[in-house]
Amino acid sequence: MVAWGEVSDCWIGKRSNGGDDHNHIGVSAAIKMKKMKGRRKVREPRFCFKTMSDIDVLDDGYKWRKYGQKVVKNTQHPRSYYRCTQDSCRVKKRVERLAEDPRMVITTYEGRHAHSPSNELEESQTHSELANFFW
DNA sequence: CGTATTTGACCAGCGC
DNA sequence: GCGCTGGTCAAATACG
Repeated sequence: MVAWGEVSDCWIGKRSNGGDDHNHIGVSAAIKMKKMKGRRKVREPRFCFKTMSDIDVLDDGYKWRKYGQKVVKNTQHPRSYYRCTQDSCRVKKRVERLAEDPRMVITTYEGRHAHSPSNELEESQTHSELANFFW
């Protein structure tokens, strides 16, 4: 259904190239999260997937609830913040639209799912072997 | 009625 | 020392 296979590129954690615009993004986020709850100081793996989709809400098999929207200075478009509405799934998803490519969105997954992606999407299964390495 | 969604305000670390 | 950005949460609202 969704074009999950259109992943142009993916990287883990923050990039230190120092050439892109979105580099310090999440810097304060990690710190904030640490001090905010006082726990969970562990650095959760951040998976950024650049997906070429017209829709920002890519159903990966989970349900997401928008908990905030903020516009970034480097971006002319607002960023959307989603949270997993699952039972024991506190995974967070960050969706940012590219200014140069409005049809392209960067989906950043933070944290790991507490349950299996028992989705009905068979295509995910195909990528499972690949994604399994990261997930 | 319940849930999801929306907007605004607040807070805190980092930079200058 | 002050300002700025980014992120989260809260409350209110809308829709199913």
